[in-house]
Formats: sequence, C-alpha cells, structure tokens
Amino acid sequence: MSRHQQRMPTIATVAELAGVSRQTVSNVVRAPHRVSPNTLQRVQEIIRQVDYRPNRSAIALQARRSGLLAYRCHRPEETENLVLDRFLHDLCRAADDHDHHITLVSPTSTDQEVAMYIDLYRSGRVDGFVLSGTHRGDQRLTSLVAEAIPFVSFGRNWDNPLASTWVDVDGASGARQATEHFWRSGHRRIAFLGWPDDGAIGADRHRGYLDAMAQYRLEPIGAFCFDRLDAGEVSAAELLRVPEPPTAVVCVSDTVALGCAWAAQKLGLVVGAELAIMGFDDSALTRIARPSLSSVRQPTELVAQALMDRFIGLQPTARSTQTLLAPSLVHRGSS
Amino acid sequence: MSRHQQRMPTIATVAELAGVSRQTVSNVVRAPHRVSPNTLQRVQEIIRQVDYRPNRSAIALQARRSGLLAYRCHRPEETENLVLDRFLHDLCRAADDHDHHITLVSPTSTDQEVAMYIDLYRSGRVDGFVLSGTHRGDQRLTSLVAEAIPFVSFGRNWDNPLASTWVDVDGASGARQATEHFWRSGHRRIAFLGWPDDGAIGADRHRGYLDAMAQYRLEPIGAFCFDRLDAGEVSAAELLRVPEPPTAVVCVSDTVALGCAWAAQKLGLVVGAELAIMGFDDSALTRIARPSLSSVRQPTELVAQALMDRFIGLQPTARSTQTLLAPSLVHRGSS
DNA sequence: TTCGTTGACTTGAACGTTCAAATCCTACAC
DNA sequence: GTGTAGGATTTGAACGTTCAAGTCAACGAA
Repeated sequence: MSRHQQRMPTIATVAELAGVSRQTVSNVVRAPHRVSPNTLQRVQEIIRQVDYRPNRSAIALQARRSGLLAYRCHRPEETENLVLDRFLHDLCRAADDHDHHITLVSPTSTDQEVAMYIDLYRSGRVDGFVLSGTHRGDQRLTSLVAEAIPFVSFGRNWDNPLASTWVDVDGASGARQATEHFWRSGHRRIAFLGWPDDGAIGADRHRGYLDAMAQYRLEPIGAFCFDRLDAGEVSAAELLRVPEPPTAVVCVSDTVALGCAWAAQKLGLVVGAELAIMGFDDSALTRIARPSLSSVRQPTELVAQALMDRFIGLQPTARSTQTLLAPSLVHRGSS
Repeated sequence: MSRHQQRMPTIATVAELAGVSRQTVSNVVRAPHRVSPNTLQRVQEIIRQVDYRPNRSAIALQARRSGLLAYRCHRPEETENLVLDRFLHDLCRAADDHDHHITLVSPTSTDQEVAMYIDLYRSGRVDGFVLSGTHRGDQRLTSLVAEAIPFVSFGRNWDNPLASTWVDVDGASGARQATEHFWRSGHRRIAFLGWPDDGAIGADRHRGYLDAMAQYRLEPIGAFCFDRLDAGEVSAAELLRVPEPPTAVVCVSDTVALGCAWAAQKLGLVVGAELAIMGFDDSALTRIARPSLSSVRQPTELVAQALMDRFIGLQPTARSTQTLLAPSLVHRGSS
C-alpha cells in the first residue's frame, strides 16, 4: 500500500545488465527485427528477469502523445445514458485494442466543457476526444473544429455533416425495419409513437417509419411526447382509444415503449398478442416490461470500433469521414 | 481536425520571450511567491499571450506520477451497475477536485484484470486504482496488497478489513433505518426480502433489519431470492400469501423491491396504502415503479470524495484507513 | 573593511524514452 | 588488396519539465 513506487527498472538498467546500449534494448522491445537473434534472446531474458516495462510518461513525452482519449462521463439522470452505458464499455474495449485508454471528464457546463477540452489537449494530457449525444447547435463540435482539435463523435454533426468525422446509427433504417417487420407479420394499422420534432434523432426515426408506410401505401398514425414513461403512457392511451386502434406501434425509444405497454395493459390489451410494440435502443428497460419489449438495437460495439479506427487514422491531410451503421431488431415478447 | 498538434509553446518559449530562465517561468506557475512582483507580472503576461500550458507528460515523467487513477468500467449487464453509474460520475468530479483523472479499463477476466493493473502501475500509466464491488475472496484486493500497489476501494475488504484502505456504506444502518421508519409509522408486521446469505452485502443489510426487529421485540419475517425482478416477485408473493401478511417490506435492493411491488399489485394490494415497500440503492428503478419506490440511498458523492481524499493521503508509512458512511432514506410513494 | 545573510534568479543535470547520425564489423565483388 | 554495401550496434541530442546547487547583488552587522 506504499504510495511511492520503489524505483522501477528502466531501459538503462536492462541495457547495463545485458551489456548492450539503451537503443538496442529499445529495439528489442519495439523493432525486434533490427536485432540479431543472439542479442534479442539475451536481452529478452533480462527483461523478463527484472520485469521491465517501458515507462509510458517518457514515451508520451518523446512521442508527443499520451495514448489517451477523453470522453464525457454522462450524468446518470440523462435518459440517453441507457445506450451510452453500453457504448462506454464498448469504447473502452475498442480503445484497448488500439493500445489507447479512455479518460473521463465531467464538466459542469458547456462553456466549461469546451474550455476543459482545449486545456486537456493543449497540455498534452489527451490526444483527442470522443463525443456522444451530439445535437443541433452543438457548441462542442464547432469549437473543436475551429480549434483544430482531433475528435470523433458518436452521433452525426447535425449542423455541418462534412466538417468532422463521425459514426452514427441509421435511425431511419431502424424505424423502417420495425415497420416492415410489422407489415410482414400482417399488421396494417401501424402507429408511430415519437418525440416532438427535434430536427435530429427523433425526426430521423420518424422519417424511417413514414418512408416504410408510404412504400406500403398505408396511412401513417402518430402521437408525440417527451421521453418520459408517463408522457408515453398518456400519448399511447390517446393513440389506442379510437374506434379502429392500431395493432402495432413503432416507438422512438424504450421509455415511451414501456409507457405504451402500460397504457395497453390498462385498456385490457394483451401486449404481444393484441398489440405489438417495438422499442428503440434495446436498453435495460426492455427486460423490465412484461412481456419483455422487442427493440431496435444500436450496434454500439461496431460504433465504438469504427470510432477508434477513424480516430487512429485521423491525419492532418485526410478529409473527415462519415459513417452510418444499420441497427437491427431484437425480438422479444412484445412483437 | 489535424491529428498532429502544431508545436505548442513550451516553458522555454516563454522564458525566452520574457527574458528570464526556464526555472523562473516554472516558479511563476508553481510558486509565485518566489518571484519578484515585477518579473511575475511580466512573465504572466507572456504566458497569457502565447497561451502557454505546462505539458503534463513532461511533468508526469519528472514527478514520476501521472495524476491518473484507473477504474474498471463495469459491464452493463451487471445488476450492481445501477448504483455504480452514479458513483462513477461522482468519482470523476472528486478526482477533478484533486487535479486527478479517472481512466477506464475493461478487463475480460479476473486474472487478466490483476495482470492489467500490475502493468498499468508498473509502466507508470496510472498512480493507482479505485475498485468497487468488492466481495468475499476478491482476488484483486489480495493481489494489489501483495504487490504493494496503491489503491482504495468502494466496498470493504471483506476478507481482511484492516489490510487496505476502503470506504463503504453501512448497509446494516440503512436496513435498520428503514425498519425503524416503518415501526414509527405504526407497522408491526415488517418483513425482509433479501438475497441468499452471501456473507457480505446481503447479510449486512439483513443484519440491520434483524437488529431493529430485535430492538422492538418483533418477530422477523423473511424471504430470500436472487437479485432478479421475477425472483423478487415470486418470493414476495409467498411472503404475502399467508393469513396475516406483513404490512411493510424492507427490500435488499430496488430490483427485488420492484418485483415485490408487482406481486402486491397482482394480489390486489395498493402499494403505499396497504403495503409499504422500501427499496435499496435509490436506482433508476425506483422511478419506474408506480407508485415510485422509496429507497435507501447510498451517499455515493461522499464515498467518492472520501476515496479520493484517502488516496491522495496514502503514504508508504501511513496505515490503511476504513470508513463507513451512513445511507439515508428517500421517501416516495411506496411508503 | 569583511563577512554572512537574504532574495532573485540561473545553470546543469535528471526523469526514461526515441530519433538521427555515426561507428563498427563482416561479407562480397572487382 | 581495395572498395562498398549492409546489418548490428552505439552515441549524442532531444522531448518539456523540476530539482538541487549555484551565482550575483544588495544589505546589515561586526
């Protein structure tokens, strides 16, 4: 439990013990092909014996990069965190695969957030940033672009798509898949329970639903509410209390989907058999509903991997890249 | 969006512009009292002009510490993550206050986890570790102690309490408070819905309940099940389907509490009025129940702050410290 | 005058790597 | 025997800080 490390073996220690120069030891570790088989083996043996590990701070100083990316630790109250939880985990893994690490920041305001990012980057603590939950008018995107600070985002650059590198999930595709699935299952009165038009994620998912409905020449039915359980329940109730209610509902989120399930049950409908429901995000909420909710799952693991690939590949000369990944349906009791 | 930073101003840049030595600039930043008011102002002006920020890698190399703590990013499937989510956020904040940062790791197995920790520490990437979710027979605790690697844990060292520094929440106190609250509200048939004896957290909370019941000379009533909604529902149903069922239930977790609420509703009981329920952890689940669940809230913010204080204070000579914090009741519709 | 003290500032080395250039050695061609 | 090419290895400097020891000038006391 000692706070200060006892002196660790350095490259010089190994060099001396092996009777070679520092540089040779360095080569043994980073470019073994440059070293003769004899020396290689001898030095490796010493490295093993003294349990030598290259000092990351020294490497960072010399290479002028830390191998660290910063990510904003979301507040637990945020509803969106249901997906971001899984994403964060996947991001760590993906970073690991590229010999990088994620460090967390938790700014208190957007102004402070940007200032913090600039400081973290300029002081060389991190090599760049991974943003998530981008939205229209996102100050972070414009500022980081303006400051020429490397970053990638989970979520498109809504205001200026080509200005930065991002990976996003095709929400329209998800809603379309859900609608198509219901159609193929024989449903003809398919409703959409969405968010008020936000010109972004919500609108994107809504558009996918509308496209599919148009394709099948079906009349779209819709209700819109904020992302809360009670709001979803109220809106869904309105949707269902009509002479010829929908037999399937595509929801913009798991939250409103769960609200919808409650509303249905209150009206005496059997969820799954009498009313099919599709949630969105495949969050923990899906398992709380009974029957459990089918949901559109975002491929967060692929997103994380793509983001890391893109970040590592970021070059001053290279242009920014944009990537849309398709989500997939997870079928459970509600459909 | 350039990957490689243009050359940043260094301490030498500032020194030259201000016509002083590097060390004087260093003093201006870290020990202003050593510098004459004249020089101080002049140098500060230059620092402002060129927007100089000390390079953290260089500082880390020279000081032989990185200002980084590693924390294991929990898998989203883990049930415990409901509290840990909030804890992680609080931990970031607390680290910030001490000019430290949290970096995440996501090992694939316990063996690999310990090996990873040793490597991270030995290579100087991190100064130490924050563990959470400690349990009996926790390999991480014994290994880190054995390797003399600095760490603190949220959760006691169950096997060897005095061997390491930890901060934990007094689960017994939480259960006792819940039981006392019910007693004061007039309840006399108070049950406990817990986990099978784990010799750790679950047993701790159970003990608090038993203590309170003994104090009031009431007969304890209990059922035990795994931490799943359906298991909670089944066990609670057994508890409630007796001639003289309990009028209040102290639950070991929000998960089983929600299951209990469902069981009650299935039996036609009005939760809150006819059956009082107290959850544990004050997780997001409490807001999903209707009525919303009262719950025992762990003071994660205080835990995080205490952990950081303890870590910063860790000295090779100092003995390890142990800290128990009391949780508090959050009253909502179910009680 | 001499000496010591103090405050402001500078200098050289160190932290542990890697890069770029230099050296040494061996092998091979002419 | 001479020249050259190439591989293996070493050397010195650099990355950007801070530490420890130094210089220098001003001042006051003996």
